[in-house]
Amino acid sequence: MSTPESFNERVYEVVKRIPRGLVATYGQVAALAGNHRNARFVGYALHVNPEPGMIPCHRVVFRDGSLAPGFAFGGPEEQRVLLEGEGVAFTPPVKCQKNAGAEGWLVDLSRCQWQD
DNA sequence: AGATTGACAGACA
DNA sequence: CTGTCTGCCAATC
Repeated sequence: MSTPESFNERVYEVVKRIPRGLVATYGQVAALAGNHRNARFVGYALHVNPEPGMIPCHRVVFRDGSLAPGFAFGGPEEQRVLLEGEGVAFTPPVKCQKNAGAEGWLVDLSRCQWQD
């Protein structure tokens, strides 16, 4: 009710609701915003980022737990520091991890994935 | 004003 | 198991 706002605004609301120390995936945010298919729209919403500093895009990660390489505010390395500073559990760069979004550093979704 | 892209994710072959 | 394709909405060219 009284929320005819586009998914875009919906995404901002969800992302801003992510508690400190936890992270959410694009799919989860998109799911809370309406449909998990909007995952690509979630990234777009954060891309416009009409309210910088207000939307913790660093708390939004891929389904694999990796981040957006090159699109983070200052680099995936900075993101790891921020999340780690918030108390988010990270997995060390495993050699067998071909998923090296943030230099092999993946967020431990098993522990820190945000759940409403 | 129309076509294409876009920080993804899931389903299918 | 890997690779490819589609689906969704809005913004941009």
